[in-house]
Amino acid sequence: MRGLGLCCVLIEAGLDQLRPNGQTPVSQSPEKVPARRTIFRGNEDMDTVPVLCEGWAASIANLPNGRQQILSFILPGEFVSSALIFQPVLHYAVISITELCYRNFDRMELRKSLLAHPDMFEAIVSSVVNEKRQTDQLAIDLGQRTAQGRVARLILNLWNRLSTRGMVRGRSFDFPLRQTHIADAIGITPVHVSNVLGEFRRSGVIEIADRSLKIADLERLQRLAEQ
Amino acid sequence: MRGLGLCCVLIEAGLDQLRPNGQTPVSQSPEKVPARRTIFRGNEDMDTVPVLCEGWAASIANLPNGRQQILSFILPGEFVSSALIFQPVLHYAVISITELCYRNFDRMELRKSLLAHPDMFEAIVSSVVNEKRQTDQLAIDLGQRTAQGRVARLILNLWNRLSTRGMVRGRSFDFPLRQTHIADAIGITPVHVSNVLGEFRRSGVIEIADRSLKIADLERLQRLAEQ
DNA sequence: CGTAAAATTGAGCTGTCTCAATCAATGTGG
DNA sequence: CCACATTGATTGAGACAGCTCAATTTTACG
Repeated sequence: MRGLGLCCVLIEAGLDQLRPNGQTPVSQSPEKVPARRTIFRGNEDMDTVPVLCEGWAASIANLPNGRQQILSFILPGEFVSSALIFQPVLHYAVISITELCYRNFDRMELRKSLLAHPDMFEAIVSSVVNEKRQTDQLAIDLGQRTAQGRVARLILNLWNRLSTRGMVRGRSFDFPLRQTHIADAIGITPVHVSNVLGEFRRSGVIEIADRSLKIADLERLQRLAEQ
Repeated sequence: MRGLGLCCVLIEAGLDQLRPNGQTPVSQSPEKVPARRTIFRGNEDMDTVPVLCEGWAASIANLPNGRQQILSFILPGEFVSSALIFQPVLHYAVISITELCYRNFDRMELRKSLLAHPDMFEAIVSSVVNEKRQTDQLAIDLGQRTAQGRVARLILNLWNRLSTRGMVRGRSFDFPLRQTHIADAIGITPVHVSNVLGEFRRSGVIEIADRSLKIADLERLQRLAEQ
C-alpha cells in the first residue's frame, strides 16, 4: 500500500496524466460507511483530504429553513472537495447515497508532493477547475432551465462522468439516486421529479428498473436537455 | 509601474496578505472599455490573466436558446476568472456593466512568481476558493430561494463585497446594475425584478435613486434574505 | 414478514412568466 | 443644448409551471 495509495486513487480519479516516480503520500486505511449517512457535517475543520473509492456520495448545503441543496454528486475516484487540499475547511455537509468507502490523505503530505511533482500539481489543479465548472453549470441549469431540462441534463451528466470511469454498460448504468436526491439536486419538489420521470418513461426516453437507468432514446433526451 | 503592477492590483484585490519582496510580474498597459460591451466572448483561448481595476463587469453564460445566466459580478480588484492563472481558457463571456478599466498579466510570468512567493501562492489560492464558494452560494440561492430572497441576498452580497473595498458610504453604495442584470443573475424575469424591488421600496427596506442604493432597514432585508 | 421509506397520482393553489401598453431615463446627432 | 430615439422601468391581465397537501401503492430493509 505504501507509496501506492494516492497513485491508485488519483488514477482512478481520471487524473491519469499523473505518474509519480518518487514517493507519494499515503492514506490512512479506508473508511467504510453505510448508505444514507451523514459523513461530514459541514463547516468542519479537517486536516485530511478524503477521496471516494467506492459508492456514491453527495455534498449538500443545509439551509436554516429546512431546505437543502445538493451541490454535487461525488463518484468513485473523486475528491470529496478538492478545495480541501488548499484550505482545511469543509464548507458543506457530505452524505453517503450508497454504501461507500473513502480514504483520508494527510493534507500537508499531499501539498509537499504537489510541489515536488509538477504533473501531480497539474492534475490537482484541473480537478479544482473541473469542480468549479460543474458548479457553474449547476447554477446555469437552476437559473435558466425547466424541470425537464434539469432532469435530462442530470441524467446525461452522470452518464458522461460514469462513462469516463468505465462504469456504464452501453446506455445503461447503476442509478442509486432516490427521487428526493434528484429533487434536492435540481431544485424542484420530489413530487414533480416523479411527474417528470414518469413523462420520460411513458414517452420512451428512459427506462428505470432495479436501481438501474437506461437511456432508451439518446437524441430525444439530448433535445429535452436543451430546455 | 515595473515591479509595482501586480502588487498594487493584488492588494486592491483584498489579497493584502501579499507582500512580495522581489520582482513581481508586470501588466501590459491598462485597457479601457465603455459600458455595456462584450469584453470577452467565452470559450476563448487566453494567454493573459485580466484583472479589473475600475468599474463593474459580469461573467455571463449565453445559452443556445437565447437565455443567459450571469455567473458573477466582477468588482474592482478582482480577477475576471482566477482559473485563468492555471488554464488558458476563459469559459464564459465577460461584459462591462459600467465604463471600466482592466489590466492583463502574462500567465507564465504570473505562475513563475507564484512558485517563488509562497504568500502570493496562498493569496491566489484563496481567491480561487472564494470564487468557488460564491458560485456554490449562487446555486443554493437559485435552487432553494424565492425571488425576494434572491434579490435581498444579491443586495447584501454586493454591499459586503464593496464594504471590504471601502466602496460604500454607510448603508449606501453606487448601484450601476440595470434590472435586466439582476434578472439574469438571479434567474427571474426583469418584470418580476421590478415587482420585487417595488415591494422592497414601498415597504421601506431599500431606497434607490440616481444609480445609488441605500439599505434603509438592514434587519428586515436580512430577514427577507432568509427566504 | 412487518414496518418504514419511496414513488405515484390527483386536486387545487400560487409564484412567476408572457404579452402588452405606458412612462421615465438615458444617450446621440444636429 | 435641445429633440429625438433608444433603452429601461412600471403596471396590469391572463396563463402556466411547479408547489402543497393528501391518499394510495410499491419498494426496500431489519
